[in-house]
Amino acid sequence: MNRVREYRKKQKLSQFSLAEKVGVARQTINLIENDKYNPSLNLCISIAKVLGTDLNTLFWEVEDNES
Amino acid sequence: MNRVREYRKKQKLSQFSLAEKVGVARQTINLIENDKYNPSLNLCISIAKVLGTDLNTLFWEVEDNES
DNA sequence: ACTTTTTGTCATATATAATTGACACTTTTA
DNA sequence: TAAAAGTGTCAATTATATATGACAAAAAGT
Repeated sequence: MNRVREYRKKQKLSQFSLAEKVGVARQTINLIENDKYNPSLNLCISIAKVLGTDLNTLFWEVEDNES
Repeated sequence: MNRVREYRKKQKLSQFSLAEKVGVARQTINLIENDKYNPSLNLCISIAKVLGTDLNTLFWEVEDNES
């Protein structure tokens, strides 16, 4: 699970307005938030910049090594 | 410019052996290293894991704000 | 010098990311 | 409570990521 929705809401953006700022279709944002597919790196970077964050924060799953 | 080549060499891997470990064609690694296209997020994550690093290190350009 | 490995690149084919338009349902706001 | 905005999803299309096979040239190893 990525954290796009969480950071989008922090910025008070709708899927539609985020899509506009990023320059993609609204459906693309929706699919990414719901982990329905595999976005391109450039798209991930654009989203991260618009949301004022970075790739690791949005897309890097920290595996917990606690037993 | 990404840092895949740099981290691949740190691990003493050829493009071919990295491609094998990641499970893609060698050409795909070559194209990524030479910034010829836009890989998918899942592929970036696989590469980062095989190279023992993370998304930001390999693919996040730090813009220098020094004047 | 020769051989083997590695890299860059081409051309063609396939899988899938991303677009567009639409509709139903939910949530917010007037 | 009605209108508007936001979300999930479907189907069809287009753009492009990735695969496969191949070849030349450079680099590394013997």
